[in-house]
Amino acid sequence: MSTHEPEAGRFVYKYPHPAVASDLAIFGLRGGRLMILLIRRGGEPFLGSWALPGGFLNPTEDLDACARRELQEETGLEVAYLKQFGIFSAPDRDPRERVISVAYLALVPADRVNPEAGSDAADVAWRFVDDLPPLAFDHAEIIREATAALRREAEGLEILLNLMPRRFTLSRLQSAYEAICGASADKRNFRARILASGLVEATEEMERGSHRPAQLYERRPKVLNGE
Amino acid sequence: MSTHEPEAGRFVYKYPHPAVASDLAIFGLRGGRLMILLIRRGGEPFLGSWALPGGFLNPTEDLDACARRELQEETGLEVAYLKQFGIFSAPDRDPRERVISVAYLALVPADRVNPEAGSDAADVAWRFVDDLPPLAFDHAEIIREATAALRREAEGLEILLNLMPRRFTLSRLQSAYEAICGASADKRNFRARILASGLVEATEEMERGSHRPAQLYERRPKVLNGE
DNA sequence: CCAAAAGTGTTACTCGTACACCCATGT
DNA sequence: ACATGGGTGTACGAGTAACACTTTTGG
Repeated sequence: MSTHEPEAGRFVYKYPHPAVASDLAIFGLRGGRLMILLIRRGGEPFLGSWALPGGFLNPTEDLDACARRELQEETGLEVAYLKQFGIFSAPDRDPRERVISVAYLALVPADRVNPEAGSDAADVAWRFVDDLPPLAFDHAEIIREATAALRREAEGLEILLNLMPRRFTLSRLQSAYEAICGASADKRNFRARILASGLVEATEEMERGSHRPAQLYERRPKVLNGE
Repeated sequence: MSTHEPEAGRFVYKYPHPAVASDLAIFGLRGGRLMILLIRRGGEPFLGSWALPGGFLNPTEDLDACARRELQEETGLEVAYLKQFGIFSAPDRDPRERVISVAYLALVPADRVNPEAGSDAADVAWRFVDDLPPLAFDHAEIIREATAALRREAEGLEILLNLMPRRFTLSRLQSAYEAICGASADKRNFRARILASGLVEATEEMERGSHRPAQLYERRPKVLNGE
């Protein structure tokens, strides 16, 4: 449950201190639907329940580092985006002791959506965001807020690129937008908007299937000034 | 420095726990300039330095409650707006022990800008945001981020109402906008925009001075649906 | 030839912005 | 009378939203 040196030191304080942890809402896409990565808890409380990956803050790292480390340890995923979006501090949200949770939003590109890699946890699985199992602690609430934060950001389009594989069609991008925002968008307007934004550029490659081939695009590297 | 029961209990944990505190960036307006409330520290470290008001989280309250309580204890102010905007968690930001700071943005209406009321701290004072003294800890950084957050929100106008007295002229409101966003706005456009927003309504009252009397407006009570 | 998804332009409307003069009061 | 801020309307451009048909491939 924690990665501190396990030789059970005793840490004494004059006033009560909460434990501080980061929890990760890691989103990805599969089949055009929004998914979130859950782990099955291997210890009490909530043994066997699904929960967000996360863990306690180490003494030498800040919260961003903690989130990155937990991400690595529990899922082995490389994420394209990681940002703190909320804090959950109800005094009794963890029955063991007081735990303040700093919640992070993470996005995984669709071509590296295979978690098992470096997995610490007993069990890791992608679940549809709109069909979740019962969750440990207040993690259902955290996911609601994470989804809302993601939706808010998706309006700006840029964040969606973090859910795309290296090369992608504009249809895939639009489908990501629709999966996240709920609403369906007009194809022509969407394409015009994303092209006008300068965030992507066309490659020479085409994607083929049993339909007309589609232009593949990729994220344009960030430019700092001009052009 | 802390408001916990002072009978020095000993709190023992298996792993190191940080202290958790909330710090408050409390903004107000005076003479059309943006000010922030600072306290002078009455203890080590940084004895005598200016700092943001704030204090440690109690075991039975969540972070919002902690921020509200510290606000009351240290300044006695009633605020019209209080919202968490960031977390500061560098491992060495406090020389005594590790402290995670959850930072809040607070706004005080221009007619209750008198802090001394219920003051806990040795000294409390409003300072211009663009002319600050040296500050304790990483509070200069916290203020930079608070100001940026405030500016971002001020674009939407609504938050500005929290800096206004109960009744105010549109010129005052515009001047607040300009103080926060730096840019100067066109009077006609600003008025059209704020009126179109439906956030305010005209009262029967006028403000008088050595110039043409100005219509006083007040915040329109929130309506939930429709007209 | 059918199914499936790709691709493409124009028009109407809304919103933001630029811009300059007269008005009512206090001194 | 003059100084001080209050108050007002319009025209242009940019960006957003609505709208339907043709194209290319695989099976």
